[in-house]
Amino acid sequence: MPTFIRIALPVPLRRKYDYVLAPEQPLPPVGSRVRVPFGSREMVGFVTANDVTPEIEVSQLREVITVSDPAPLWPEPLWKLLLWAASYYHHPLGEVLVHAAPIAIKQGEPPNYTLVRRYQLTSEGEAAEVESLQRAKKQQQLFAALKRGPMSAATIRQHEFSTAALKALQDKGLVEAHDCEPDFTPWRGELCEQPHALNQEQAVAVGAILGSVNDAKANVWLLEGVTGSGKTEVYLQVMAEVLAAGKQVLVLVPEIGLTPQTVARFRNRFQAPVVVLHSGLSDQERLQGWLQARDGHAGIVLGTRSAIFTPMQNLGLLILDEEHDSSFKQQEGFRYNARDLAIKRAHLEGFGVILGSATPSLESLANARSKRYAHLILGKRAGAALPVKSGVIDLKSQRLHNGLSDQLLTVMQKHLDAGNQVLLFLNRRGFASALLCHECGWISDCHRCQANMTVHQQTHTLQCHHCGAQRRIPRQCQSCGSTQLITRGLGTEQLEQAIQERFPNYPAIRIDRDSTRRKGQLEDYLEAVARGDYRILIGTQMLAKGHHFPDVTLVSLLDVDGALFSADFRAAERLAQLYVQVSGRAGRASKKGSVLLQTHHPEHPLIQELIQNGYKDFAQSALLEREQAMLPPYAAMALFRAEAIDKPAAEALLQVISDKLHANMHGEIPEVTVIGPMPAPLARRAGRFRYQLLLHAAARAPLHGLLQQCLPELENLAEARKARWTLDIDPQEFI
DNA sequence: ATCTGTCTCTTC
DNA sequence: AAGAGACAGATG
Repeated sequence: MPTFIRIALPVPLRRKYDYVLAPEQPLPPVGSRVRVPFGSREMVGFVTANDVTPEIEVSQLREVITVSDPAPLWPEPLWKLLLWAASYYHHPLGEVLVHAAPIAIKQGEPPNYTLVRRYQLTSEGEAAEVESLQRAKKQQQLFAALKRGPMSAATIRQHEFSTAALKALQDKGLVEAHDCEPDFTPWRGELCEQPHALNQEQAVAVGAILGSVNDAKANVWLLEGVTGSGKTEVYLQVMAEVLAAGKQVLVLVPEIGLTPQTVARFRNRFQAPVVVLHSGLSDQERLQGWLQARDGHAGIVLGTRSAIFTPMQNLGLLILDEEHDSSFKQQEGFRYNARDLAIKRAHLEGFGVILGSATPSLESLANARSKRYAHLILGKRAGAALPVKSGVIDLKSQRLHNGLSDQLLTVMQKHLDAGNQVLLFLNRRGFASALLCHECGWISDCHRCQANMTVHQQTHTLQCHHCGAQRRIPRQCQSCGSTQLITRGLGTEQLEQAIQERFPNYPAIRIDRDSTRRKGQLEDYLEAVARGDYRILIGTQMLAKGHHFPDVTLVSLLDVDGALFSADFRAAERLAQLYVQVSGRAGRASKKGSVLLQTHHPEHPLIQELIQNGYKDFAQSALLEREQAMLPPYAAMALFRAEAIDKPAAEALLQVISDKLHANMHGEIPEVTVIGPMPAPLARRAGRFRYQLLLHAAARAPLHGLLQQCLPELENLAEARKARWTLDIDPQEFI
């Protein structure tokens, strides 16, 4: 009797496939890979069961080509998490698995350690004196280091020794390279530097977490710490205890937070090896890091969203920094939320989680309020830095000079004359948001999207920020031929020009995606700002997070009206977070910072709450609002999106899905409400029409039950030939 | 008649 | 997703 196995393949199909195992092939365990024929090609699939009764005629089954792994790729609890994620997000398991593994695994590479290139002195090198290289300083430094012992290529890179110097030493016959087996010396929890002294709040937080962090339970601490309150030192001191107990730590940070400085803080403090999973790694490097984490050779693993799937032999603590950050939610394909998966993983594996933020998400605050998370607060800026002073400028019937009110200009002048820096925040890159005809009203719209094209004067182009289309700025109106073209909507390029004219004696710098396109340019600008080369900083979202500017004493958000009346119920929360994060960029102990907000709606309750009482009170009233309106976190949502070249096809597809959902709803009172189909906020993008269908329920269970029931039916709808649908569970952005 | 891009169907 | 086959217009 032959053996039949069931596998998940990395294709967008929520179906499993059965194969025959040849008698001489070893039985692949669940969670291992096999190479199989699939249609006319070969694929690597993941075994989900290895002793099944086939669902179809045995004669139609094909044979496994090779069994790739003798053992499962993932430890048992992480495998369970991956299965859970596929079912919770209703995403095909095969795609979830390839997403969770390094690319080398998807390609069928064996999960093996590669040889490490190690450099050591030749006998000639042993004999030579360090002083003999007096005339080549770089070579001398490296040579001196190698005198202390051999070094791997990675270590040499890490210490920033020159590769040219290495080459030179090899050419001189002083140094030679060997490829050897990696040698992982067991690590211990010892420190390389003294921990910093804690203030009282930090000490309380550290004490509270240490009380149960090593209990192997899924305790969650929401660490709410204002900017500069020393959250990181709390992390480091808790980590020290976990590492000392011989357990590993996983640290997740937002995409932009993974900088060399962040990595350095961990490397400087701990002896335990740190593995960093960043986008710049090669496929092999990523696999090596993954293996070191899995086998316990790494003490600390640091990465962004997808690092939540890193297997770890003995995980004792997970830290998710800036937990409110939207980059923890994947916005395409497998749309998972790393923060939510972190909590689920903690329950499956039994470890503690610290969620850190200056502006916690309303979801996490609700969990803290219901006592599912412990809430720890760091309210004081370390080093006695003063809290910032907030103010609102009412723009109603004020004269604006390129988006700046008289009042703001006066305050700016004062801060600049006092020798300080000013940060202007405008979340709109380019010169102007649209070009329009003064005579006939024609607007520079994108041919492929329902959106205006942005004017970029620097490159003399109109650009669509949604599909990337570009064309030259026309001289004449495309509709009536008039040459009277005017711009609408202030962008950072124009603001920079205007500011430079207004304050010719104070150099200004614009920092946005356009001005920092070249690699390393952002770092160069930030250094120049720190040196004081620039006095006025103009920036987009980019400047809101991560970077601190101690000499900035005035921050202004120039235009926040868009967020106040947005169709997206999360817009207010995001504005409040942005406001607090931007305020946190400014000031230090000796210099009090101010934040000024320009708006046409100073009486708006959100603005009032935020300015007068701060984030905490804002969050409280926002939560109340969400509860009354039955919105998340007090309700569950899922969103179907459909896209098609043909407009009716997209709408029709969602209509059929809506009908199927209704047909599967039982009971007197429908527990799930289906809203739509309705056009998506950007109704056409890159030539495709977009519709959406929103599912709303008071609780997750009925919503998921309904989806579970309906999805197999939705898999091969005739209507899905001309249009494509996707499903987003717990959608973050309704775009 | 043959080439070539686009649409549709199938994958154990 | 991605390869194969079907189909349709255009090509000297």
